[in-house]
Amino acid sequence: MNSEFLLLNISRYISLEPKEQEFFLSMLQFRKIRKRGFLLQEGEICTTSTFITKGCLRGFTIDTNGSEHILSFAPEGWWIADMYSYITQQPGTQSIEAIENTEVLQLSKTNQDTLFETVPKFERFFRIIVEKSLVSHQQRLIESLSMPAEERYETFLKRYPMLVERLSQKYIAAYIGVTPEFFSKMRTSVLRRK
Amino acid sequence: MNSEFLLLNISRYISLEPKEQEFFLSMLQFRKIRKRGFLLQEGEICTTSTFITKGCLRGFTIDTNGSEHILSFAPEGWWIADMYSYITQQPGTQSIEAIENTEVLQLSKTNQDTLFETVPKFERFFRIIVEKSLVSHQQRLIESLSMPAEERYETFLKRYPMLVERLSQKYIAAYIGVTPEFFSKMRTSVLRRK
DNA sequence: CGCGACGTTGATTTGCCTCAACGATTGTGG
DNA sequence: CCACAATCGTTGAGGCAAATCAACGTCGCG
Repeated sequence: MNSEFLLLNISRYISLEPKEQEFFLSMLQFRKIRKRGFLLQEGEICTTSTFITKGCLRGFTIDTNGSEHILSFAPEGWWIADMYSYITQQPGTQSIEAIENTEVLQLSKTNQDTLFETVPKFERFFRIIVEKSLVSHQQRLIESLSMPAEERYETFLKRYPMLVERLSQKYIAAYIGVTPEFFSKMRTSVLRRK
Repeated sequence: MNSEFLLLNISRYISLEPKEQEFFLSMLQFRKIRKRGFLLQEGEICTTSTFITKGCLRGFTIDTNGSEHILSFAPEGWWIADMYSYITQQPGTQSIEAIENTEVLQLSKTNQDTLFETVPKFERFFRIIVEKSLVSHQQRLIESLSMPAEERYETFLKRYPMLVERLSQKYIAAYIGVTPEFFSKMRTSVLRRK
């Protein structure tokens, strides 16, 4: 069941009484998004945090030239939101789109706030989640500043081997920060070498 | 006084009883670092979170070519740590160095853990701090993927106008992700245009 | 005073982008 | 179920932003 998966996930960081679990689940909303469906569009206010139980989403922005840059992939077991918009409740720059048929559980910002008041343990849970996310973004920033594209690609392959098979090349290119054309050339030259 | 500055800072996010304040302060250690002194060296385990009361630090890594990349500047009122190393308690890749004579208050990881148990409100405080840091790192990642160096420089100028005057050019170059030589050329061409 | 860090400038190289053309695959409406 | 369009990946030619390497002036500091 979907909520079981989420509870299992949470239990790695905090332990909940049955009543707390129940209360938590009552704050969530289940939702399906079909491939190419949007969960959030640039310019909207991000009012929910989303936990993925099935499928995969991507969070991305579009720059002034019209190119897309992917901030995160979110497969099963991950959370996603436009953090800037979510915490400030201002219109954001990210869009979130399904790249497969996807099922999610959503926690609205207002429900999160009451959750924090009612079951303060959740402050810890989300602190830990955000810490991990911060570390991975710092890592990626360093890599984008210090590594050539080919190394960033290899790092990506090692870090998310199970994800790679599910992603089209243009998405990987938009994640590591190169054009699809260059990515294609890079890939063939890596393959030829082996 | 140093701790007053920190308490004022904290009061923007959570409110503390006098006893809680006192307890919190008892967990901190005051420390001075002189210019060019290191608070953390690459390969060490980062055991403390550091709040700056005076001066300025920088957190940076050195890549395989020997070039430095600055992850963050930390002037008065900011926190700094090698988050990866701090939360995993594994050796990290960051170094933290004073770029001015600096005074700080340090909270050790173990003290932070007891603080979380004793005054759970601090979970919230640090969650909020980490959230803000995450947002700014996401922002920077997008910028490094989508903007040319000159735009990144202008964004930096607008975002941290008061910091710029205190930093040597090579540090700004290492932050926005270009070589000092290119930064110099870029800067003169920007100036000439005005 | 003299040395080492810093910033500047120029010549050359290179990693990656842009644009354009072309199959192959996917999807969609008739 | 087919036909056509749209999307995707590939390849090539040419261009540009930024790196590299080297030389030089300046300044702060031991």
